[in-house]
This record gives sequence, C-alpha cells and structure tokens, in this order.
Amino acid sequence: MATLQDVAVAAGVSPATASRALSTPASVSMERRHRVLEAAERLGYRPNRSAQALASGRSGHIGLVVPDLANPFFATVAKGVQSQARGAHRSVLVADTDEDVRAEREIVDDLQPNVGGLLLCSPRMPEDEIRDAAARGPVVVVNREVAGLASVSFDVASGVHAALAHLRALGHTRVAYVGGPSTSWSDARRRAALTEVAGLEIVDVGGQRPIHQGGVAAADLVIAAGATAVLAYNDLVALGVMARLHARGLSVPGDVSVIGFDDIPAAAYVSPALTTVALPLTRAGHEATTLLDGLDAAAEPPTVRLPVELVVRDSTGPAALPLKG
Amino acid sequence: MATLQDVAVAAGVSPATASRALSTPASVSMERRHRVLEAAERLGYRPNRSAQALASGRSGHIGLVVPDLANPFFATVAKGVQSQARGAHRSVLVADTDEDVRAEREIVDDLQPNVGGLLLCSPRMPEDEIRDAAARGPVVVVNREVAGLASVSFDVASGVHAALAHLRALGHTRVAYVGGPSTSWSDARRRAALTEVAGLEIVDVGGQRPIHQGGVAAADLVIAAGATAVLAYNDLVALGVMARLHARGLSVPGDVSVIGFDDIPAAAYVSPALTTVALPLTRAGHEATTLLDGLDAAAEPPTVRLPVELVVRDSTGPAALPLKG
DNA sequence: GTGAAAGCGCTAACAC
DNA sequence: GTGTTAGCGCTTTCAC
Repeated sequence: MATLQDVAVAAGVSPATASRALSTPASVSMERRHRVLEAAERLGYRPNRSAQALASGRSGHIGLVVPDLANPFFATVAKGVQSQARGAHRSVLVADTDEDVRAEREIVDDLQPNVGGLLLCSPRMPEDEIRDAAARGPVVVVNREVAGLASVSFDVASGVHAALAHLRALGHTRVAYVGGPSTSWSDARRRAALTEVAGLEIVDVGGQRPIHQGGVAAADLVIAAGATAVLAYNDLVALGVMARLHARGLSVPGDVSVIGFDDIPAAAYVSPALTTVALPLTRAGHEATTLLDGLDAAAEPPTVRLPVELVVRDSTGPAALPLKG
Repeated sequence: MATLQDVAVAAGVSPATASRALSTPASVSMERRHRVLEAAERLGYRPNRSAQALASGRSGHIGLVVPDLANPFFATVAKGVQSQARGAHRSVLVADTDEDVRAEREIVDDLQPNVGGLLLCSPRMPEDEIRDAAARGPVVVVNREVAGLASVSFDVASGVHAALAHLRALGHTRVAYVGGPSTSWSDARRRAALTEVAGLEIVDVGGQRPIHQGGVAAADLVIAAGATAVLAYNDLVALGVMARLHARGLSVPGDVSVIGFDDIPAAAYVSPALTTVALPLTRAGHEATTLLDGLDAAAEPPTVRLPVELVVRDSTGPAALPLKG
C-alpha cells in the first residue's frame, strides 16, 4: 500500500506539500500540485483514514444510528445518507439499535468518539441524553426534533390533516388511529395533530410495534371500535391492518378505508395500493448529511422540516355504514 | 475524551499494561487488571479506533458493500452483519453501489485500505477483480461463489428444483423464468438449475432489473409466452409480475401461478401471499461476519452454502388452460 | 509556497 | 508480568 510518504518521494516534494496538494490544493503551486496528483494517481495512493483521523483529530466517518435497518423507512434514509456521504468522500458507519433504547445509548457512546458526526435517526432516547451527545460532537437528529439541536424532520401535522380531510370528504366520521411505539417522537406528533381536527371522531386504538405484525394485531381493535376508516402510524402497520381486515372478510376500501404513512415502495405495489402520506425519505438522508457537514457550533442549529404529500391510491373510498354501534 | 494514557495514570500502571488489560486480559495480573478496568469504567474511556488501527495495522471495521441498501434483500443481510459485528465490538461501514460496477470497483478500492475486512454482497464485478481484492486483504463474498475465495451463498439449485417440482405437481407444463441482472451470479445459478429439469418446458423471458418495476415490465412477456406459471428472479420482481397480471385482469393463482425468491417480509403480507424460495438472509449476514473474523490466509478458504426452503403460500395453484398457443 | 519536526492515541517488540 | 521505547501515516504548527 502506497503511503503519502511514497507519493511525496515520487513527486520530489516533502510529505507536508504532498498532504497540502491533496487536501488544500489552493495552497500549493500549480506545478507541484500536478506532480503530486500525478504521482498519487500512478501509485494508486489511498489515504489511510485512520491516520488522517488521528492526526487531524476529526474522523471523516459519519455515524448513522437507526432503530431497524430491515425497516424500509430506515433503509431508504440510509441509502440517502450513504449516497450524499460518498459525494463528500466520507464513509458511513451504520448501527442498528433493534428499537432498544439501552442498545441505542451504548451505540451512541461507542460510535461518537470514532466518527466526525452522528446522524440519529428516529432516536428513542430522552431529549436530555440526545442533547448530551450533541454537546460532545456534531449531531443531526432525523425524524424528530429536539430543541436547540440540528434536525431534519417531516411536516407530519399537515400530512395528518390532509389524510383526515381526505377521509372526511369521503364521508367518514369515525376514524381509528393505530399508533406506533410510545417512545416515538413522530407518533406523538401524529397524535397531537389528530386532536386538532374537528368534525371527525377519532378513536385511538393504542400503540403497536411499527411493523406489519403490529397492524395485524391492531385490526381487530379497529373493527371493535366501529370505525369506517383507519389512519396508521406507518405503511407497514397499515399493510398489517389491511391483511387482517382481508382475512376477516372485510373489504378495503369497501368496508374500511386505510391510510398509511411514509410511502415505502411496498405501498405502491400491494393490492389495493395504499393511500399514504409520502415522506421524502431519501431526501431526508441527503439533507441530514449536508447539515452535518456544515454544522457550526457557534451558529443557531439549523432545522429543516420537509414537506409531505398525501398520495391517494386505492385503499380509501366512500364511507360504508358503520360496522357496529 | 479520556485516553488510554489517562486510564493508565488513574490506575497507576503503564500505558502498555492498560492496553493489555483491555485487549489481552489474560496477560495481566488480576489485581492490576481490575484497577485498569475500574479506571476505564470510571473515566468513561472509549478506545480511539483510529489510533488502534494505525498502531496495530488492522482496522476493526468491517466494510460491507451492497448493490442497493433500499432493497430488502440487502437490508436484511446488512442487519445480520451489523448485529454479529456488534457482538464482536466491530463497526460496519456500509456502501451502496447502486447496482453499478464502476461504482463498486471504486468503493472497494476506497474502502479496503480502511477496514479490517470486506464483505462483498452480490458483487457484480468480474471474478478476477474480486480475486485481486481478496489478495489485498480479507474478503468474504456473499450470495456468489468465487473459486478460491471464502463465501457464503445459498443452495439456489435445490430451491429452483423445489419450485419447479411444486409447479409440475400442480399440473403446470410451461413455465416462464423472469431473470435478474445479467451480471448477477445468482441469476446465472438459477438459469443453470432450470436447464436441469425435465418434464417441464421453460421459457426464458429475459433479464430485468431486480426490483418491482422489472417484474411489471416482464409480465407482458410472460403472458405472450403462453406460460401458466412464472418463476421470478426474486420476490420484488415476482410482486411486480403479479401487480401487472392483476392490472391486466388475470388472476393469481387462477390464471397464472407465481413463485418468487428470497422471502422478503413483503412476500408474506401481500395478497395473494407469495409462494417463494426462502433464503436465510440474516443468517447469511451472521455467517459471513463470522467467516471474516476467522479468515486465515494460509488455510483453504471456507465456503458455506446455506439451505433454502420453498414456502408455499397463495400465489401458486393448479394449472389453468394455457393462455395462448 | 515550502520543508522540518512534533505528535495525534494506541500497540508491539524488546528488555527487565 | 510489567515498563520503556519506537513507531503506525498523517496533519499541522512553526520557521524560512
């Protein structure tokens, strides 16, 4: 493996100049710069990131912490982060907490000293712990907002309102909300937005694990609640609700309308295709990575709230007669 | 941030002893070991991975290269890798090639000098390039086999045979195969297994992008081919085929039976639920990580081929009359 | 604009 | 067993 030293020798310059030519091109004369670049190219030089990190005190790595990599929501965000990071010649260290707060804490502690910045995606930790982490190094929170910290989140409230307006326009008057994990900030946001809507009766059937199985479990509660429509915490849960409804002989949207959240790929290709509040997931990954790059301890931490969009597909339709009561 | 130096001072030992206490506990007296561990704990010591890597010459990081993180297949493998790596106190650097060979090459070159080992998942590169990479450092190939290299793959042939036997038992005589990317090793494996089966006419309708959209495009070819059943490269493609079949007014499995590959979560919760060849993806991630750990340049590189299983759900049924010709 | 030299935090001989 | 010493490959003052 060729080292910077080798490149320097090959180019007939000092290691310092070689280093500058690569990282501060402007501070080196054109001629030497070219000699160095050429030598680096020719020798197939690859910087040793560990040495760079050790010497400079800052790692180029980005740490990405997600609750569940196998969840398409996080996988999509991760893809966005990864592509943006690559553009900036940085690598991404991903860690999966398995939806466990203890694991999350540990991972953050482990990761933070070894990365240049941390992307906390849907963190389940209490706010003060997140703030502690941010005090130790650059942190951007994704899909959650923490006062005083940089974050990228979604305009959930307007999504909820659009979904509810859509249902009301279809004649629904009683809709069930199937929630997500109690530790989820975005679930709290959805709930908060629910209470703000008039003309519609909302029954909260409780929180579920944010995966398909959670929806399956919730479907029976929805039926028992006598709702003609359901808004789910996310698409996975919505899909679970639909599956169970179907299994119990109910038609979607004939008997019950279903709306999800996120617009994961599967939402478009299940049948009936799922009406859902689409979140710009990949873009969130991009934005978060960009924010992290430009984070300035002095300045007011930037907060970006991405717009969402109701995508109406085939899982919502005119209200049927109430199932009961 | 507390350094090993700090810990050593606090424990009243030399840095070397502190280092040993943490990485080679057996080589330090019980008393000092405890003093060091206690001090480390108390100071919240976190090893600087960059320094470790630089000093020891080997990084603890595992580099994971996948074609598409948003593809549930790879996301699931990644989750397996990640969980196993964490158990071994190693971090995972993921990189997404976007199914592009050039990007893959670049990423491997970038990543390799900075990780302790590389996990190449479904690499699209030619064999000799993969072998070159393996010559430069520990490499385990996942979902592909390369002569002379360590790999974790799946017993695809027996999966294909099980699928075909299932279809034949249902009375099908003409089945279409919808392939994946031409650069895909596992697609070649599937094709090879197809030719080995008698009593069944196989029509190859060509390769597609290994995602939902690929299946949608292929469905019309399937219909035109007059097949009563289709075996798809993977579940995503199978789902795409089903969606298009449905859109064209054909029933699954009434008119056409569909079988996928992989058993991604969505396979179970679409309707009709997809019959598919299940691959132990998480386990593959585990095994690959374990192999990487134990890789010994001297020894014969280990090859593990994981068993697969046909999961029969609702997308396959008795053969209908041929659609045409 | 350029080079010499120090040192980031850690591990690994090497002596004791 | 334990401490001393010398780097790993790079960045970064600091002089020139």
